[in-house]
Amino acid sequence: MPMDFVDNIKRNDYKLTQPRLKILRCLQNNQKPQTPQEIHLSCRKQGIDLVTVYRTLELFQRIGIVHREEIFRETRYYLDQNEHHHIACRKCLTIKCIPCKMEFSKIKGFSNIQHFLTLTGICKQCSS
Amino acid sequence: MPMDFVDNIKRNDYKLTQPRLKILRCLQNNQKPQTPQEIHLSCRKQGIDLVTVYRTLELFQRIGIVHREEIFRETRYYLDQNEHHHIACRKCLTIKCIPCKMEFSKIKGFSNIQHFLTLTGICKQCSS
DNA sequence: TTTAGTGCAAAAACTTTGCAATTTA
DNA sequence: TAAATTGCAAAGTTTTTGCACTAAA
Repeated sequence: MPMDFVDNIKRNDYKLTQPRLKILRCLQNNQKPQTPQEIHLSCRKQGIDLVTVYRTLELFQRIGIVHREEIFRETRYYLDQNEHHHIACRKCLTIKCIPCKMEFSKIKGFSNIQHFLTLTGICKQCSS
Repeated sequence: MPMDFVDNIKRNDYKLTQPRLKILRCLQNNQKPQTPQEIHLSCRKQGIDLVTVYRTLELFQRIGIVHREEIFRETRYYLDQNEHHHIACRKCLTIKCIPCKMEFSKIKGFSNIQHFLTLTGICKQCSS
């Protein structure tokens, strides 16, 4: 468990609870964006409720631990340790991580810019 | 009503119905991304049902007439005649259009790439 | 006239809220 | 031990589905 995330939670005066740690671990285990349902599926056997998943993801997003992204009409969350984006195949729906090297610091009239990029395409297997 | 959209509908063998034309007009009247509810509000007095709005937006997206974008947890749709993106202020939630000059043709292993970019920031008024 | 599209009602899916019980610091 | 967090139940939203009726080609 990278100290960064745990630190972030404490620094913001939130408690380091078992559900939060377990959900963090689920996100850690799969860097690709997951739906709340998928995350719940991974930790329900540990007694964690779907409502807690929702509340935790909302918190994590608010304090900057996870990013939220809509891919093919589904809301998905992922940890973003090393800044990256995702590209999803429009045929097989596979999602792949790609590094980010983008800069959006110069949009007139706006400061403090954040960007959320979703890419779709056709992957090699599906195009052959 | 630009011929492009009407043509697109016909070319795909869909019927050019009154509801479709009216919803197209709503999108035309406001280039900024709108929620299905907002669109419905603009055309309900013309007897158009929310369900029809949903079905029409789904169709329009499928044949490439509109784009769909999630901004601050709300799903929004917009016509994209001249390619552009949006930046939303995290304080006042105002949305502004900005032209797009991006290229994503060279991601390894994927072809036919489409990109969906959402930007957020703090607008001039809110930062002063 | 035939088939696609619509409105209405209802269902399904997703997300949020309220509150008593539990856990953290 | 006080305050935050959780699970459960229930409510609220959003989106989809079924079907008889209507409108487009």
